[in-house]
Amino acid sequence: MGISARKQREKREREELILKEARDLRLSKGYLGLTMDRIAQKTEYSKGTIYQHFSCKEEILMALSIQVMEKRCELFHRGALFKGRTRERIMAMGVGDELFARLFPDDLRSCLMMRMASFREKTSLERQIRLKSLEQRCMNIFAGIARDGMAQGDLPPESNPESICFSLWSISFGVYTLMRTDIPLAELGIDDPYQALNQSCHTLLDGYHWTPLLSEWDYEKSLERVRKEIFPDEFARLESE
Amino acid sequence: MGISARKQREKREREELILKEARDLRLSKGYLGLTMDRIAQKTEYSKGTIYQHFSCKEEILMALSIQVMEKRCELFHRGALFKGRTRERIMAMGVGDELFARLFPDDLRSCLMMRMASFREKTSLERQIRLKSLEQRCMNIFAGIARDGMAQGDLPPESNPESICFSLWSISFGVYTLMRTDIPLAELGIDDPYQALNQSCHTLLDGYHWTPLLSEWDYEKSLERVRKEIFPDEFARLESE
DNA sequence: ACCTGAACACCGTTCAAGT
DNA sequence: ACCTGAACACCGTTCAAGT
Repeated sequence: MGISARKQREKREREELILKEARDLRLSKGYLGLTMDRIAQKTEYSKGTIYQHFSCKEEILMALSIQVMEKRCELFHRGALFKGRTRERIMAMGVGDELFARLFPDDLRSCLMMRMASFREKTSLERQIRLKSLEQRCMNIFAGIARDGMAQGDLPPESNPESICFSLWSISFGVYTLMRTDIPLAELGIDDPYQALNQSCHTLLDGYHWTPLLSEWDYEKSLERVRKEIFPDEFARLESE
Repeated sequence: MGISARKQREKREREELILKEARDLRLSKGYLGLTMDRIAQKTEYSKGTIYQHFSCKEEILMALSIQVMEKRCELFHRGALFKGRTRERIMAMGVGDELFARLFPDDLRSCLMMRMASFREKTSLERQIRLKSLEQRCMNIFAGIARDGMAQGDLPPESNPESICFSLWSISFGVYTLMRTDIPLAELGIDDPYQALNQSCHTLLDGYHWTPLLSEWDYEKSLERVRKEIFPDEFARLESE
């Protein structure tokens, strides 16, 4: 029994090593440079062993996407815990998302692949469900705050939390994806896409009448508090780069 | 000289045939099922001949992306020609984009791949520039209307056309991409993502003070006119499906 | 019982041979 | 001059052989 526990731990550790090396490879050589041979070489295991953990290459990419989504979810969650008005808490979630996008820009990109049916189909149902439930969880954190907002009178009672969430989710996803393309946004006249996204989100929230409106509150001050109270380490890390 | 012209025409026709078959294959077998062997078989040309037209597989995907972008651009362009207020013309562009997304949902998805540096890098500089200039052109059509808007007093003079365009572009891109994933939006509480997108765009435009505001104008009636005057064939086709 | 890496199938790419 | 498809390199996947 003791041995079985150790074996299980070793298996988990090996799995993490495989994913770590796969992530590094994807980062340095790009998706097309990520091969099973190289993963085997880097981890110093044989290919057969890799296949005992992951049934195919897409499964590894899927596992990486799940790790990314877990990290993102965690930042969302921490943002949502901010002590303040409901709209401030939404903003704190957005700050968490921006931090994630800034700190791990390549990880977000690697998830794009899993949006394509042709890739997702090759992965295990178990991981598909896992990823879906993480997305669901993000949605639920958001919807929870929206419900609080309605309960506290910050949001009109007839609001639809899901559609508010969907629009913010879409625009964030769009901005972060378009940003990471070769398209030089600067040439197109977009100097600071993060700032543009922040502005757009406030415009949308104002449009949903989520109070206090941008004009009624000092959200710069809120940002300062979020920075200090919720994400001090992440901001420090960002500035040290 | 006459012969050279014919040869050139034949070459172009063959190129189109290759792209057509590639598109069909991608549609029926997915990205992972699109192989050079199958393209050769379907077009009834040898693989060597395919490679005289396209230097690698990614080049074919890139050429498909360019075709998609050309079609999209054309719909944008036609929308922009709508006779009406500047904000109506923006809406008409949005209608064109929605029509495209509805009529060719899989084509949009196939472009996702080209957003990844690892793929784009393998393609010719010529096509990279071509795709970039098409994106630039879409941006310019939009920015032109925004300038008209400012000239006619529909938009505040201090507006930034590029950032308005970027936010609408991002949210459309985000919605259309998220829509085409396995994520069941309906389960997440999003019944009609097109409607949600339309609503969000109006909210953003209201936020930029682009008059007439949603509350000041009957945009349903505008939509009816756009439908009849600009995209009659596309709507007919959509309804016949 | 577990791990290995040779072997296999498949796919992108090239090029010598054919017309 | 142009086209072909066999040949090659590479990569994902499997499995018989080894420990």
